[in-house]
Amino acid sequence: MFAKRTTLADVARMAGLSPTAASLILNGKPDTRFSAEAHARVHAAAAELGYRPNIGARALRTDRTLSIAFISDVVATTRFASGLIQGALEEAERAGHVVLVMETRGEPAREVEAIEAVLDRQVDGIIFGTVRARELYVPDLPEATKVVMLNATNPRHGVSVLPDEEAGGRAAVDLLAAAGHSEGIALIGQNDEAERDLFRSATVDRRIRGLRSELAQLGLTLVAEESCWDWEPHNGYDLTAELLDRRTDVRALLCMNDRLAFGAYQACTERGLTVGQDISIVSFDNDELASYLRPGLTTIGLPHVVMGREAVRLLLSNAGPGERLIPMPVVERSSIARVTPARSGTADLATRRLAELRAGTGADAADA
Amino acid sequence: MFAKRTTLADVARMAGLSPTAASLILNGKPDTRFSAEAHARVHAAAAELGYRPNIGARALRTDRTLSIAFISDVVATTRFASGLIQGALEEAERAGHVVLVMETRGEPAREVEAIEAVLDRQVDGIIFGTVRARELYVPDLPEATKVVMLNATNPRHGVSVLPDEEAGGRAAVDLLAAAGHSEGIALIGQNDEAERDLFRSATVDRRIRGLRSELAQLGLTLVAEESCWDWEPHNGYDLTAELLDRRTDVRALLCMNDRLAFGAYQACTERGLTVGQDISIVSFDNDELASYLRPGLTTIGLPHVVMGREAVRLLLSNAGPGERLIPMPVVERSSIARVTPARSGTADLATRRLAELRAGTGADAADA
DNA sequence: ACCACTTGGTAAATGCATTTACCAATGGCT
DNA sequence: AGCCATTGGTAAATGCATTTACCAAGTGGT
Repeated sequence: MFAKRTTLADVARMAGLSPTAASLILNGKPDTRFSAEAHARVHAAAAELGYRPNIGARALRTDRTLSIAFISDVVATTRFASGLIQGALEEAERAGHVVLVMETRGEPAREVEAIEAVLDRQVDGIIFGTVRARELYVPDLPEATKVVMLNATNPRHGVSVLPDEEAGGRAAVDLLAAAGHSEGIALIGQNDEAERDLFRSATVDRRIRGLRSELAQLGLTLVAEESCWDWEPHNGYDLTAELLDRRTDVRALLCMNDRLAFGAYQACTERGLTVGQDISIVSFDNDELASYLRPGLTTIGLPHVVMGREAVRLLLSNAGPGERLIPMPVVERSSIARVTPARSGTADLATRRLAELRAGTGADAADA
Repeated sequence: MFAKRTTLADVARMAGLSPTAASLILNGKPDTRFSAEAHARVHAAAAELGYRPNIGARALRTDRTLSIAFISDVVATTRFASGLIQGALEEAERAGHVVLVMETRGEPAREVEAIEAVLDRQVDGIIFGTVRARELYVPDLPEATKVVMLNATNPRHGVSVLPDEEAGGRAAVDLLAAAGHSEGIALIGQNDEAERDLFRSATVDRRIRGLRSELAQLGLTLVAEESCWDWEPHNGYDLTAELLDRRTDVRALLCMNDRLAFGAYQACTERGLTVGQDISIVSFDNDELASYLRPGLTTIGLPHVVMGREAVRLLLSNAGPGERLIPMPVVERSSIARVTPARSGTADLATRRLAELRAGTGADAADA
């Protein structure tokens, strides 16, 4: 279409002014006294020629590229990573920034390479993301580099964005208790005894803490805790099948994630139990899966998109260090049965606490 | 850690040579007669100082940024988009390039903005991707811009990468026929009569063409074709439930995607039919879902990752125009029942044709 | 002794936008 | 008339790497 990009010099020439004038005017610098005439001529010329500044050239002087890097261990495996990226993309767009995405597959060598590659391109900041929230190793960086940890923490880089798992854990329990469950609640995927020295992830620890403390607050106990390392559907199936065959008093399942819940559904169905009627299930993540199940799975969602947005916002606003906890939306579908409570006081209390959690955090609107 | 990046001038100074010498030597220019001494000193200095060229500055003269853009309608909704991105990232990494990811949400205005944003940053090329393969509108571009269409086509930009849906459609039919099915095969999700004037997507059309032509080749016919616009689990459930209640001779379901198949599983199970025994199901996509189901779903996979890789390879190799068809892997799990064939000749033929498809394309290894 | 190469380099221009330092002309004031 | 401020600009330096044009010293041949 057109042979070469127009440069600032072209605009200046057409406007009959110096490049200095053109630059100053187009960038709207204050305290620079050019005539209204000059302003008009420069803007007209720029529009006429379709002038767009060469960002690389500009960066040479300003050290700002309007580009940020998103370095993640994994981008495609789960919808979680994509959600983080999507949120980051949205917010970056709003701020006129562009996002350079890198995948490290968790390999430290690859991480070093990724960092160098983006530093070579003078990015304005780096977001380090992980799928399994954890303390992430980050190599030395020039100290001026702005960094935000997304779903991760790092002692040297204090700004991090995490889901509010503690509140999420509480909400899951409240959901069950508010529906009248006070007995026969089992945990699928975790057992403190068995996993004493096992580090899963920083956020899962908080999820469990919230969950247990809420059980304690409400005076409830678990009838079983089934532990497994991987949280895949077949694990959920095996654990649930075994549990249901072993005892008959199970009325509600707290699953550590939706994939486990998916397996649990299958085990229940096979045993003639209808989820949402004969047995309740609540879990975490709000995977795509959760909406496919019948009845729909009630779950505490991971607010990926909001987290991604928030990370970019923090990065570009030079926020001070600290953890930003993003509320987890409670997504109610139909997997929780309403039962007549053994102790209705508990159910009422749970209902109140749940309402507080939701109001306090605006959790429902959080991941639109 | 360190105050400022080292520049080429720093390296030159430390080596006691001119920046010219340093540049020429570090870039390994041929026919430039510097002493072995000089080479050694420059390399030593560069290593000592940890010199890395400023890519933006370099681009000013070379017009190459070692960056490419990936502009897609959607990035997070499906694993499909993430797979494309992952493949692109992998191949770009190998080539020392970095990927700038943009999402347009299918809005033309946003697409124009995205293109301008990446052009402002002098990318070496652009990949336009879509989730629903279709002819994609692309605004005018400077004619030197290199473009590859990924899962999309465009009359002005001839290079495109698509899944080989025609072969995929054939394979699905062969799979069923080879297992002995020759009667009672139903199609879930599509009906030519009902959808005569409906454009779904370029690739789905090919999928159906392959499927029908293979049925014809083998002398098979369908007992039913159930149409619906969305291919979500609940559609699969409704269609299958209604079909099974209507007729009792259905033995195999060809589902247009895995989500439909997921719904179909539920309908079958509810009716006491065990998938992989009483009824066979085969579908398309190889969603995460497919491996979660019990029994595992046999499906013709979408080779996202390979497609993403291929797109970058084509972009960077200045390939001539044309469609690159990427083989779809046939992923055999356990949803197809082996039945004694009514006509064993047909089953043998299907087996041979399937083997040819797989051998000819290397489809199995295609999406590792 | 002189010319023609070869060897081993360097100075300076270039790409593009930003920014600092400076300048000419005009008007106002005393 | 002389001086200062203001108005409305511009020239040139800058950031960094690449690249073209050029040069000085040495070598070999005659």
